[in-house]
Amino acid sequence: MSFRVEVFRLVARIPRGRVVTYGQIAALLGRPRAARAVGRALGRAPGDLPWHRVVNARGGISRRSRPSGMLTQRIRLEQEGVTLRRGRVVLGAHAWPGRGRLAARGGLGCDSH
DNA sequence: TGGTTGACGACAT
DNA sequence: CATGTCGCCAACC
Repeated sequence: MSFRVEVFRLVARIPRGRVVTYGQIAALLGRPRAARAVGRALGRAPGDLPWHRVVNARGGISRRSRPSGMLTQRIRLEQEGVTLRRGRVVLGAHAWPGRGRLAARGGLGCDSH
């Protein structure tokens, strides 16, 4: 199984309203330092893959050769109920797997400035 | 075989 | 916080 396909299979499992970082995907696949390769793979992802649920380590939407997709990604995320603060996904509230909703309630003081 | 290319990430400035 | 640098990696040529 090529690395690319493994990435596709994993991304396909990300629940609606949740996001995962390139680095997490790489780590989950047993290659903690292949985050960059993950991004490269997503650039060739099938149209039905929920690629918009993948963001960078800071919760931001990474730049790409064709900027068009960036807007699409932001819109799709918002439509799923993913909250963005100053252009970034609040990872503490939507990161997957684990502790998304819990943090979203404010229990972990993510946005309690 | 060896070099290039990105939807990355950790750090230093 | 906003850049710039550098290391890393799979896929392609």
